[in-house]
Amino acid sequence: MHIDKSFFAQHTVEVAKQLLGCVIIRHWQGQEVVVRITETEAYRGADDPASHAHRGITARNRTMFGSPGHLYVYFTYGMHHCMNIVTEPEHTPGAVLIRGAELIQGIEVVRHFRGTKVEDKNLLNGPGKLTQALNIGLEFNEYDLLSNDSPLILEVGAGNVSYQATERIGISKAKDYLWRFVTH
DNA sequence: TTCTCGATATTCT
DNA sequence: GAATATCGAGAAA
Repeated sequence: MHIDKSFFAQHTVEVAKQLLGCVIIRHWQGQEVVVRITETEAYRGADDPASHAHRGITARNRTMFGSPGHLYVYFTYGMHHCMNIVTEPEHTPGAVLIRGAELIQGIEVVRHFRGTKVEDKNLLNGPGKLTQALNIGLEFNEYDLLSNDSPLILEVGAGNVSYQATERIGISKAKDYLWRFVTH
């Protein structure tokens, strides 16, 4: 189902909740991978000390200040990529980190990128694992999800999903923000 | 099952 | 020089 730009232009926390249950479709070399989002985190520059955008615009985070519905991909810890979806109106920084998903279709492609030794439950349960499984790199930074273009498509899920709100993972600031959302 | 630690580029102090 | 929106291997328990 089509997603409107106004969906992404909402408050980042709201988008993070509503992205749960949504489906990512990745086309790679004629094959299709389909995953369902199960874990997200909101990062809002304006009032969030843990956000990359909190101290202003830089070469890395400038996508967060751009158009809602774009992808914000960054390289971290010297070896991993993280995939976010840009939120809030243009010039207002915000993004939702996609932390985890469950596999619906395309195990062959996922195994190709994640390797054969990994257990099934560990294929997509982390932001770095997810980008590796879907072969998402910096070339996807600023990719427009609203274009509904072939390599990467986002579709809404079945509707309301029950979730739990917790502290975000791997941060030291703003630990009291319960801006991580996990499906039950 | 849980803990510790190394890898390693970019950003921050 | 230190920290980081991480992961996986190996050690400890």
